[in-house]
Amino acid sequence: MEFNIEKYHLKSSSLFDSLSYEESLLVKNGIVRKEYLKGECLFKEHSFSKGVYIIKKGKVKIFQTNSDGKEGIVYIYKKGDYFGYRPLLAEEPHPVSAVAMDNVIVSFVPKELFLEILESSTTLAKELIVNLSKEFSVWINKMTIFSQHSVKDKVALSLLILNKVYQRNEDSSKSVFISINRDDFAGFVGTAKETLVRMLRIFKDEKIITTKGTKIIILKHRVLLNMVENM
Amino acid sequence: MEFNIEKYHLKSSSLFDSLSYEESLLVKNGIVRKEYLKGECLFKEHSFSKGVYIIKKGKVKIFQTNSDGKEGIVYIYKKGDYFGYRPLLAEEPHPVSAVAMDNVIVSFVPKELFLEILESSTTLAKELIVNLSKEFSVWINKMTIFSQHSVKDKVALSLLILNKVYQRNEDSSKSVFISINRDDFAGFVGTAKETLVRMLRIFKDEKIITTKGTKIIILKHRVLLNMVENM
DNA sequence: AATAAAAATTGACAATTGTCAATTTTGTTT
DNA sequence: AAACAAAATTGACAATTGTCAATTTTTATT
Repeated sequence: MEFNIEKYHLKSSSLFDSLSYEESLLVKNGIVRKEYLKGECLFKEHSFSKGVYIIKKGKVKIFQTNSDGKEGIVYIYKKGDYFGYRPLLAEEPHPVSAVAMDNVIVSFVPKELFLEILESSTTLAKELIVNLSKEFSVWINKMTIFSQHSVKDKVALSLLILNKVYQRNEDSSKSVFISINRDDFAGFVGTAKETLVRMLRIFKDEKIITTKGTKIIILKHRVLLNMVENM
Repeated sequence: MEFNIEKYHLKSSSLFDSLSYEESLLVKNGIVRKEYLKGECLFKEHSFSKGVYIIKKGKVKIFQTNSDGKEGIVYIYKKGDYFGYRPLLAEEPHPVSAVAMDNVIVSFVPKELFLEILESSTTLAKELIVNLSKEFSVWINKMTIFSQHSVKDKVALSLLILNKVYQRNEDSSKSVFISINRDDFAGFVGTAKETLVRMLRIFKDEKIITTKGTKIIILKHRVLLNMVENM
């Protein structure tokens, strides 16, 4: 089966592209710029959504904390992605928490404004449906892979996903510095930190990856692809 | 943390409730009744959606098959649930296959009709968004639980979910016959059949469940709830 | 550059889970 | 009810993964 990273990582689409001039003016005036320091919380699990976040800079991890205090990282949003609208539409509390992984800047669209535009716009609802549907597919793919495979396979796939997340621009020729701490990486994979580190060691010994400080660089993309394609 | 089955199992809502009289007439005339025998396929992974399925009778499993031929069961839809609209809206191929787990009757809404109504209706899009958002929450919850816990815990939660799936009516006092074969159950949990069976054996020895033939009956609901709440 | 604190890594071992080959039970058909 | 096929269960063992404690490396601070 042909591997396609887009099965596991959503290409971000801009939220308000299709609005009319009046609507986009409304948005422009109602939007709030917010900054978060590394480690700061955007929202907590079980709280109700106050609005929609559009990332301008930095990365935000979305996770659930279990009773041991371990974080299961569900997704990492990056520049251009938006989130926080789902529980708002479903009128449910957030099923996850959101924390800045580095210094983050977002455009925040308050709930009232967002709903107002959703009400008036004929296109926004559709855009949201499409986005939701696509996110859904990404999830199903990640979920089935992750529920059926060894940690080694999961780490291989996660490396490819994170490579995409940490890629600076569309030009894929430059080497990417995956700058994620081991606790977060382990939470993303769904394994113990020590187990994760051991898998990274194996890949490192096989010269599939290398590290610079604590950052990870993929050397043999092709080998990882092969692993994932055959799993 | 208070356990709530609705975090892991979607309450089905009816799809076309909010339509106008004309619209519902359109639906009524365009809908097709279809029947599938146990084991028959409704659609295959990677194919494109031909329309929306609303289950009238029976259960349908939604799964991905990996390269070993193992099925990762993502969801089990039952009477009243609808599905197949997501890839249709996203204009993507199905990420999963759908197979009848017993003899199934569905109402099938062909793609063209569905899109026509979506275009004209002001409420349907919103209903879909809410439904999608809720399904999403269910998934996130299942996913994080399943990526972080032991097979025993996963089986405990799965039993509670399946209890809901196989419940005949809202009256929860009657005992439910969970009539699922061990391969499917294992696929739902994401473990090997033998491992699943061993966990069931443990629960059986502890008199938490019992079996009648190959069907499973939960005896001590409370014990399972406690397990899940503390995980 | 030296130092301290935090993060990452490794080792040793235990616990969990998967695999393969029997064996038993269940369901179906005659 | 007997006989067969399919499904479920068990046993034995190997492989994978998690835990805890120690050590090393990296990062931040002076």
